[in-house]
Amino acid sequence: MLAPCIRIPAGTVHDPPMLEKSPHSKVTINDVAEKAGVSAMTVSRVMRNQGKIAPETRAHVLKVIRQLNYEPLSSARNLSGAYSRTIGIVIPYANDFREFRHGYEYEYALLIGALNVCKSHDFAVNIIETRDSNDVNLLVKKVLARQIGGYIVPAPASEYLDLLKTLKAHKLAFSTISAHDQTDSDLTVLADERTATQALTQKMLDLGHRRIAFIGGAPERRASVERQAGFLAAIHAHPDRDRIVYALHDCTAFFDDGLETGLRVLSQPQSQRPTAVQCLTDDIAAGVIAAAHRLKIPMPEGLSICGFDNFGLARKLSPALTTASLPAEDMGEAAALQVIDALEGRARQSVTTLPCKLVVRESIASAPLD
Amino acid sequence: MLAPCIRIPAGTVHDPPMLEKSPHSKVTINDVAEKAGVSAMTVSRVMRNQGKIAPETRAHVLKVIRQLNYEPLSSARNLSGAYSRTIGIVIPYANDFREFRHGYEYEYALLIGALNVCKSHDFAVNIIETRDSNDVNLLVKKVLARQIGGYIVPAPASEYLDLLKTLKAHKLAFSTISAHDQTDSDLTVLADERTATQALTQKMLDLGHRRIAFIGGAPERRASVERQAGFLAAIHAHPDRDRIVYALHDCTAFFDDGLETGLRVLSQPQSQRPTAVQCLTDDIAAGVIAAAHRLKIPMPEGLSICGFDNFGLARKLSPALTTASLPAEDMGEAAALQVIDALEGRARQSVTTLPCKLVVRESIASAPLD
DNA sequence: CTGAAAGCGCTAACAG
DNA sequence: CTGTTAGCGCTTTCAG
Repeated sequence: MLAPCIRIPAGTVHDPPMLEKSPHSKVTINDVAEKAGVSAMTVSRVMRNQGKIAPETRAHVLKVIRQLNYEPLSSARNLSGAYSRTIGIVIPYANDFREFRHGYEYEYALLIGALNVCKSHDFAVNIIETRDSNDVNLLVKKVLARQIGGYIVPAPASEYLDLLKTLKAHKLAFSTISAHDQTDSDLTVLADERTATQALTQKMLDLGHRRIAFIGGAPERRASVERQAGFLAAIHAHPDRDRIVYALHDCTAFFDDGLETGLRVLSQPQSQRPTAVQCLTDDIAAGVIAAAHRLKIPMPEGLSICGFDNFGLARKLSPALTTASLPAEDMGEAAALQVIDALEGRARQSVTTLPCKLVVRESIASAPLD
Repeated sequence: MLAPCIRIPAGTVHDPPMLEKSPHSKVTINDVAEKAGVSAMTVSRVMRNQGKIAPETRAHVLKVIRQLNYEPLSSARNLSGAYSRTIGIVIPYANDFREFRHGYEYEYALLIGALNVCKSHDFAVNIIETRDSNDVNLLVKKVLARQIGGYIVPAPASEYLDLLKTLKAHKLAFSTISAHDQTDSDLTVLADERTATQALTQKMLDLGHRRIAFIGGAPERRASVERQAGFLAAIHAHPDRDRIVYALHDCTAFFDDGLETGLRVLSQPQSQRPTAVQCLTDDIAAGVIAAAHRLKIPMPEGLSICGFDNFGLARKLSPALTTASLPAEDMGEAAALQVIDALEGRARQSVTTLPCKLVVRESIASAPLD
């Protein structure tokens, strides 16, 4: 996909803008100190809001910093400081994705969030690719060597107990995202996937659907557990619950498996076939939609479908998919914030839970009359 | 979408693996020097393959390095070295993407490639978000301050002439990806999008299509120009060219615009309506597919469609989309390699052109008989 | 071919 | 509340 153009101000194409003043703008902390008539240490303290500084001194230093456009050099800070101002985000080995290209949207969204927060706190983000448990040692080593200050550990890595236990044993700062079991991490970010899934199911029930399938769910994943629980909760809470027929179908979180499972589920005689299919992920839903097209089942009249995640895919499917948004960017932000707070000694424990919004599109409709 | 699980070796869940030896494994260059009986300087030279070292000394130092599992600390290198071992990849301001979530796959694929190469050369990658021309100064400043060594500048930033001119004027190391105009950069990575598009069109013609529309194309983008040129080349080279009816429809590279344009193009009377639509991007193709579904045009029997890019989306559409793969990961690798070579004084000029593979799926078929 | 000295820019630890 | 003194781990520069 072509990315959108950067806005180009008209008429400047032939004048490459020049830098403000000095040819090599490497303003150091000493330049600031000298110009402000204080010691470098005072400047350092002002930069980091640390220790007690007289308000006037502080204001003056701040002014000089702005005048000189001073920015501390992260390498120097990392080298001398107690911890590295770089946060690692632990992501599965990307080359595994490469062959199939099944989508990097979850990862990139997390990254954007983390980047956002880190930028404003003057931290950097490093992607740490993880292949298996042996990499845990590497993670620890990077912190001890002050290569990395702390980690963001999103699912699926956050489901890896060894990893969490080891990080914890070494007292590293790390925040898990969507961890299956949070007992091993003091900092955690979660999405309320259960409530959103329940609302989605509720919507199906409101539309009159009484034969509903739920497709998805490796049980070792928090997302699977929570989303399935939401589905069941909606059904069990319904006054009509005894007349609702539902089925749970296991499959991985991906398209191909969704297609296969979809074909199996939808090939049943029409009187038994579900009129609504709720999927663990949009990827699975895309597979089910493909299956329905292949079986010439009209959507949404003959079959309602919904998914979960709402990355780029959902609205590009036909019919456009009803789903719930996983707020991955916000989750990345929250996790980065937790790690930074921990490193700077501001908080030792914290759980952030974010809501998931419903996104209703054309893939659902009233249940067909039998 | 749920990411795939990291492989968890069985039976290790309750034994968090411990680090090899020392509690704080920060092996420094001095540790290596001492153990090897040489000076730190010699170790440094061995690490960087620089200067002339006696083969024996070299081998011995290398052995000790491996024994101690020594890894140089990037912050220290950046601080003392002539350039920073961090490469910046210039990407549009991600929060612009956030509202629409139209997909981050191109960016992430580039990133993966860059990461791959950087890791093996012991460089880091930093994402540099760019909003507009003012950020150019920031880019230059970061290099002068040794925050960043050099840049990868992929489209769309590589279409921004001011940016390129400024980087060049400051003699920074940077490699453009898919630049519209390469005169301002000595290092460039391109994909042969023209040939692939031509092959795609050829395929349509071979299938008997004689009324073909090409949808897409902001002319300031290299991808637009090259892909459209490929389309026209195929038609003009065809023996039947005088009986081929084609149309070029402009639109942005995205889904919504593709849908709108698709509706317009396909709403024509059937005798005039194209039997094949070739799209600038898979995103546009998804829009056209949605339009065709809405107009109840059967695919591929009544309409053949193809796109370009082959990220996650293409195979998840119904019908699965025929397209060409933009080798974004490879392009990211190639660009990173060029920048690293330039920084290390190995090459001053270089153009790498990568092929795009065709991916035939179910969205194309023989032209319907009129 | 190898080494010694000096310092990159910043902050910890300790003094005032 | 502020300053001084030492480095962090590596590479540059200049001598052997």
